[in-house]
Amino acid sequence: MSSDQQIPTLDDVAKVAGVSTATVSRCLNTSEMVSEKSRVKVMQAVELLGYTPNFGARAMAAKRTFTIGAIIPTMENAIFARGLQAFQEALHEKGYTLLVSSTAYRPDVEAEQIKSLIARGADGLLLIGYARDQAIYDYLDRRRIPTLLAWSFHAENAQPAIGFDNRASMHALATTVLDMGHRDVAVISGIVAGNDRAEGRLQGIKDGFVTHGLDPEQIPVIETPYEIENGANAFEQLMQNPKRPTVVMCGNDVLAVGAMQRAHEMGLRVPEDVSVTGFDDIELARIVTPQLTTVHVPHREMGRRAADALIKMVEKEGTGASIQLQSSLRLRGSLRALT
Amino acid sequence: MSSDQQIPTLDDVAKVAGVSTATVSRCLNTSEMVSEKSRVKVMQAVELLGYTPNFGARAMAAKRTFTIGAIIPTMENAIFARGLQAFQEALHEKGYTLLVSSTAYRPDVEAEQIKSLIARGADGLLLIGYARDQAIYDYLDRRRIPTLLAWSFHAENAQPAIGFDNRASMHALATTVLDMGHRDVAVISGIVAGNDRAEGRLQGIKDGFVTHGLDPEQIPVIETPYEIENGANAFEQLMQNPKRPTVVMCGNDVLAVGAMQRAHEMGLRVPEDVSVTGFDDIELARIVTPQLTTVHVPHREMGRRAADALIKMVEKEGTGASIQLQSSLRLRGSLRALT
DNA sequence: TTGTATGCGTTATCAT
DNA sequence: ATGATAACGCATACAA
Repeated sequence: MSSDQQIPTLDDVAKVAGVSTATVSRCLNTSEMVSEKSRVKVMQAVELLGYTPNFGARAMAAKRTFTIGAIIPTMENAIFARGLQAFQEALHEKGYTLLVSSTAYRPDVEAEQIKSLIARGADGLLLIGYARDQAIYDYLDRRRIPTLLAWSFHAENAQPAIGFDNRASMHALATTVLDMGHRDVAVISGIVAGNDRAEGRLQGIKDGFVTHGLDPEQIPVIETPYEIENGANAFEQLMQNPKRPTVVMCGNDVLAVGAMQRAHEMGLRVPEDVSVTGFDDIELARIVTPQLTTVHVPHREMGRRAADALIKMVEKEGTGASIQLQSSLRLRGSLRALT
Repeated sequence: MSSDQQIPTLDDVAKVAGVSTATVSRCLNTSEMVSEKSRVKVMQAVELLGYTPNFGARAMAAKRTFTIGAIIPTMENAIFARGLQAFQEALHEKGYTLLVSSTAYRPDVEAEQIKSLIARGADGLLLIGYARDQAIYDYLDRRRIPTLLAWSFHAENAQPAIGFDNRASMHALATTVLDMGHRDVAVISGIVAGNDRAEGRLQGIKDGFVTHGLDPEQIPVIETPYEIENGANAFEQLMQNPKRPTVVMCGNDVLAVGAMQRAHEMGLRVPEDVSVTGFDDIELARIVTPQLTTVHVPHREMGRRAADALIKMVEKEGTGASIQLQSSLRLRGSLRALT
């Protein structure tokens, strides 16, 4: 019983199978170019030794990894979870592996993660939104790394993207809210700087005011990171306002749930005393009581189609068209019309 | 303007800096062994070229990657999110990168992921729970991959692990429930096969019955995967029972929230008509109305200490002690005493 | 402190 | 169909 077992390599397999390393390699990659006889011998040797190809070596030699990298702002809440899940499933079906990392909404971390994923040999990248330094786009361009942006869509931008129009979506919701008679609207927004989704959503609300001939400058807005607790605190602060809002529109569902929670703690009833709206339609939106009025985003479709689009970009160069998806309103119990 | 930019390598940096590749390499790794002068030249060249070391090549040459792999059953719900987040933060502080993949609770997928992470050069592995084929442990042993198990702890098992006693924790909760006068207890459990946490939790409830001199065999139990919708369906099914339960104990918070949701839809009040309990104390537990009675698990502490322990195992061989953590009850509105 | 040379485990080219 | 062998990009032992 030697205790000095080594990790088996292609060489080991070749020796055991009695063929050359080239044959073993072919057997594992392009098995149709190998005789039945050799294939059997090789497979037996692979099985016997428990051989697994060294990824780094393979990447270096083949200059392909069948790995796609995705960088999202956060894994902590469920905003990106469903879409990413669909993305990964679709990639897996086509033989690709997904590597995910998160940035905590920090641009410098994102830049670092991009380099790291490229160093790891990612064949393509999925990033969230448009807003980032031009230097990053240049870097990706120089290295010819196919990159697809997701969760956002602007026709005027050149980068290939798949997503929806955050601004127009929120505009639609704001219009509904105003049509219901609300005038005292307060907003809990995500941090707008460096986040075109958050910015678009906030703008969408202002658009609604303009459409209704109201002054968007008078809307009380609190910007805060996407966390339940932050939504709660922002809500409490907004309710101190002498002109108490009749509705609090939130930049996403997480903030909205925080707002509802604090309302409950403050003894305020939703929607009788104050209405609340969200954005994203994550699972949470239907768990809270009352259920949350929000903007539904086709996360799974987005993830699935992002995978298809990105693989196409990786496999045939020159491709890379943008895809616009449609969002839709989900009117639920947390929003009521003013009588 | 040549459009044929290449990815810069160590060689390129060396040429631009006017030194050898060895000096560049040293400068990037053990910079204290390089003269001030060379260092400056090298760093300028690195900056100029936008050089990033090729990960695969580095791994192959150094036989170290400073990468830790973690394989969890699912990313879809928040069960593992917080602990993993703490794990990754602690790793990052010590210069390690975390690679995560999930298995959808399928053992064959886990085996595949383990191989994949090792092929990618993971220096160490974090796995969830004990229950897996002995062949996998042998495989890890042969390859000398330091492996730490988490989310579970059994003193009698030899593998290094960090976690808590699922069975004893649930036993404590069951005792509380029975002390409150409940006798008609129904259970919604996770799938027990191949999941020692789910199994321990279910056993813990039975232990509570035994302790109280009751027959554990008469408990209605439904096993179902951890998803909200499944919890809801199981709840509905359990309530069909002629001897309607006064409390539904769930294997985790996700199932419990599903149960509460369906109760609401069925017009049943929690806890007046039926009590509900969970396990894990994820964020969700305090979002639902009423708040969920559950078992609190020190996720963040577990993640942080798992990182420390695993790094120690990677850096000094021969280490690898197990760590037991304590859970605690969180009694909230979803459970009430029977009058 | 620095440079030279070797090896890491694969794939791919080129013969055979 | 198969086998040598040359890359791939980096770290390191050894020499200087």
